[in-house]
Formats: sequence, C-alpha cells, structure tokens
Amino acid sequence: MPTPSPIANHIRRLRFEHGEMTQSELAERIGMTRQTIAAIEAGKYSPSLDAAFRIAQVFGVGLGEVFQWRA
Amino acid sequence: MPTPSPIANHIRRLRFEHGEMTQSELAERIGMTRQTIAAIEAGKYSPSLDAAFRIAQVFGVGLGEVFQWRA
DNA sequence: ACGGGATGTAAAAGATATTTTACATAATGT
DNA sequence: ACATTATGTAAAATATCTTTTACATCCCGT
Repeated sequence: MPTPSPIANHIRRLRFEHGEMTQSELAERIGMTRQTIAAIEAGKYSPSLDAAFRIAQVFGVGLGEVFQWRA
Repeated sequence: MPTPSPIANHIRRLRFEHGEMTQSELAERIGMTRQTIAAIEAGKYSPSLDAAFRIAQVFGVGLGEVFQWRA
C-alpha cells in the first residue's frame, strides 16, 4: 500500500456537485484509471501535479479548490 | 532522462524575488535535493503534488502562482 | 431474487519521480 | 591564480505513482 499523504481533497464532493459524476467518468475524462481516482480520492497517496491539474480542470476550478495542504 | 512536462513554473523568478534564494536553500527547506529542484525548475518532469505544495509554501503563494498548466 | 452499475481493495507489473554520486562550467571574492 | 559557490547535467539505484487484472460488497431498479 502506498504512503498516505498529508493532502486533503474534495474530489468526491466535486463529483457529486457535477452531475453525480462517477469515478469511472472522471477517470476517463482525464485519461487515468478508476483505481487511480479511487486511491487519490481516498488519500492513499498524493498524485502527480499533472494528474492534479487535469482533475481540477474537469471541475473548472483551481488546484486549491480540489486539494488542500495540511502539514 | 525524465519526460518533459506540460507544466510551466516560476520557481526561478520566485527564488530571486525571495532574497536570491539558491536552489540548494530551497531544496533544503522543503526536504528535497538540489538536483530535483533543478529538474523541476527546468521542466524536465512534473513534480508530485506534495513537492509542489511545499515549494509554493516556501514562497508564501498558492500553487497556481508557481505552476501553470498549458495543455 | 436477480442483474447491473458504482465503489473498495489488493497484488504484481510498469512508468515516472527522486536520490545518490559524480563531474563539468561560469561567476565571484581574496 | 586559487578557492568557493551556484548551477547544469548524467547514470544508476531507489521510491513512488499508475496501470492491469481480479474479486468483493453495496445499492438500486426490475
């Protein structure tokens, strides 16, 4: 299991706020797999900055509105 | 050599705006190596979100003011 | 009760990021 | 001229992220 990250995220909320978007849909739209979305959403590890940017863009918000740093 | 990333950054400018901070100093402050800073600064690959957050915090700005997505 | 869609999770393989070690050059101060 | 500091860069090893494959449960509609 990957190392837990000190980064909180609001992916799940954003998904539901955007038409009940499913993990699979989100994954497909940013070119990643469902498992990766699930892991990031669960905070199992911190994603690449690239992945983070693509996720934020799907929701039309800035990085800071998806991921928050606590440490 | 790592893959070039579609992410632009302003680390170098920010370093100089913050007391001519050196790559080594920045690296030390965020617990990474000088080579990693150099590679990120040169856009050789996109850092982890964790590294990105730590860099932004050193400069006291948000992620978007350090890294910008173009793609 | 059954089937399908959404999610949780895990192990192994693959890809990418980061460290370590090492050497090079340019700029600066003495 | 010499030493020191900052930076560029590279190869190999290590760590971390991501995919692939697979199976599990939960929930909802029929």
